[in-house]
Amino acid sequence: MTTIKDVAHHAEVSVATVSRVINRNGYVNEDTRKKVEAAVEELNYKPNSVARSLFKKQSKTIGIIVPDITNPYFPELVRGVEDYLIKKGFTTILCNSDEDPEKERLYLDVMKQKYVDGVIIVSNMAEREFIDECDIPMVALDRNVHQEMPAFVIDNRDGGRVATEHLFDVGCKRVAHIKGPDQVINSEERYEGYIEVVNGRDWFQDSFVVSGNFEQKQAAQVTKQLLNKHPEIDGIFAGNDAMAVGVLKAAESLNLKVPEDLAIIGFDGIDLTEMTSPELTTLSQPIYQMSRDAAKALITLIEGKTIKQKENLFPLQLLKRQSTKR
Amino acid sequence: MTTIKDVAHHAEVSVATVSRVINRNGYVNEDTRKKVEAAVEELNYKPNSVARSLFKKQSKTIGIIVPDITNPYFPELVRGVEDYLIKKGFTTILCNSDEDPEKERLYLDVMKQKYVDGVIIVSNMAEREFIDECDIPMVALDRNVHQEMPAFVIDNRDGGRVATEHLFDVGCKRVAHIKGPDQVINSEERYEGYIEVVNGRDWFQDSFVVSGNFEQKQAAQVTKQLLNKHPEIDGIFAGNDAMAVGVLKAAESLNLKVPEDLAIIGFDGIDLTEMTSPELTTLSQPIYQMSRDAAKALITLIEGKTIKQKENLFPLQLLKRQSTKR
DNA sequence: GTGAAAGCGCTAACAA
DNA sequence: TTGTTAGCGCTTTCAC
Repeated sequence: MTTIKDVAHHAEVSVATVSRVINRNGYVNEDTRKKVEAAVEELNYKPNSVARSLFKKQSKTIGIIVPDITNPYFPELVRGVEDYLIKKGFTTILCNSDEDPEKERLYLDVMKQKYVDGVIIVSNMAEREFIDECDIPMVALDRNVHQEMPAFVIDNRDGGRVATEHLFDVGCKRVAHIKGPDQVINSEERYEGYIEVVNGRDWFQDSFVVSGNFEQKQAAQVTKQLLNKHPEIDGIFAGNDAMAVGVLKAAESLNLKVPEDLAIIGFDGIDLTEMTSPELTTLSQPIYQMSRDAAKALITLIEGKTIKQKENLFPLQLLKRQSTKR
Repeated sequence: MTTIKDVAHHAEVSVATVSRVINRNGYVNEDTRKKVEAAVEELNYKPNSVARSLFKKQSKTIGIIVPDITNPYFPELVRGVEDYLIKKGFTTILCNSDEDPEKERLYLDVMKQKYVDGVIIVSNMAEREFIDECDIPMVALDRNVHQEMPAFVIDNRDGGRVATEHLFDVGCKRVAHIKGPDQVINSEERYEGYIEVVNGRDWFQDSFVVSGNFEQKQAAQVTKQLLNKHPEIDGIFAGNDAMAVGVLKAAESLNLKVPEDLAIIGFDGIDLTEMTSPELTTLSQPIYQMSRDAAKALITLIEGKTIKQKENLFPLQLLKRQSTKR
């Protein structure tokens, strides 16, 4: 590895001068600049960013903590962040938390030690106190972490409402809900949106809601039980797309026609929803944009500016497809 | 941020002693060790890994370069790597190359500057010369990069053969192939496996092979054309699972029954294949294991040992599902 | 305009 | 067993 010293020798100047030209700051004579640039070129010199980090106390690296990159909702999120940041000269460290506060803590510690410049976090468990003590620029994505942290999210509750209403709009009479995991705030909010719509209807009872854990398989299982108990159900709002697929599978195995016998709507708008048949109606999030904006905000924070707009709500789009066409 | 100096003051010893206890090397008296540990505890001291990196010339960070994390094949790969490495104290930088050698180069440069300890790369474009000059421990995953680099892969050619044969086994008479992108070596090899089986059969001609670019939509399109041209086709081997879904969609829109009129087999074994209906037969790769082993090998390399076994072949598993059940 | 030198936080000789 | 110190590669005062 060639160092700044090598370049200095080669160009017959001091390291200070070399530093000045590569950072384009401070005065440097045109001629010496050219000499230095030539040396840089010739030796194929690349400044060592570790040394730089040590001095500057920043690393041009950010961390992103997601529950699980294997969950199809997250890759696009991560990609949006990475794409934006690489252009700005930042590199992205990926962390899978499995929704485990312990792991989040661990990762955050590691990142701090590495002088990570900022982190983007998808979490709703993170303890306020710990986050604060981290003292690192941070933005929340997909879920609010706490009031003061800029967040890039959609209105889950509204989404839940819209999804449920859509099912009634296409003629459903009895609409059930497969809820996501209880500890994820988003599931809770989507559920509340559903409740807002169905509450007070004479047929509604708690047993129209079952929990599916955001996974296809379990959703299929609980859906079967649900439909056995309440054969009158003719519409299901699944808390996310993966579960919507599970519902579809369940319908199939019970010989129910979708959408004729059972209409289905998912949530998130991942690609998967176009892969099934019938294709799934879903509420689509502008995932790429959200993550891009989150990354942008993080940079702002890193630059020492502040972000007044704490909660940034993005619009959901109702993608009407075959699973609710009737 | 508290530094080693602070701890030293607090414990009334020298920084060298502190360094010794936190690194558990060199002699240190039991009592002073306790004093130091108490100070560390009290000040909540975490060693600054940037300073450490600068001295040690290694960063406890590795990079992983994949074409696109958004492609459902890669998240699991990345997860396997990340899971293993975090346990070993390494942190993972994610890079999306979009199969672009220019980007690969850029990322590799950045990583070198950051003293990344090693990289795992999914690529077949990387220029040998450039890789060599990188002088960084590297292993290849999913595709061979060059002879000397340890690679963790499956036998694509064999897979192509097995997939094609399976279609004939279930009674297909005319089997076509939707090939992946030409520049990806894996597509090429899977194609060769297919050719091995069909070559020489009287009905076979080049027009039984079309290119689908690993994407669902395009695969659906070319499949329609293919089936219009050759309505006699009763089995299709798709170069990956996403394209198999596309084929399924195409079959549907042409009112062909799967598997009765058209049997379909995919490749890779991503979760997606269980989401469709009928569920897709596919050749499943042990993705998680492969990536884990690749990570393990990278660590070995980083530790300065060498890996004799250059090409590490993993077994494919034929998952027989509804799309070929007849 | 340019260079000498201090220092970022840590490790590892080398002395004591 | 412990401390002193040089140095990892870079940036930035502060003199000249």
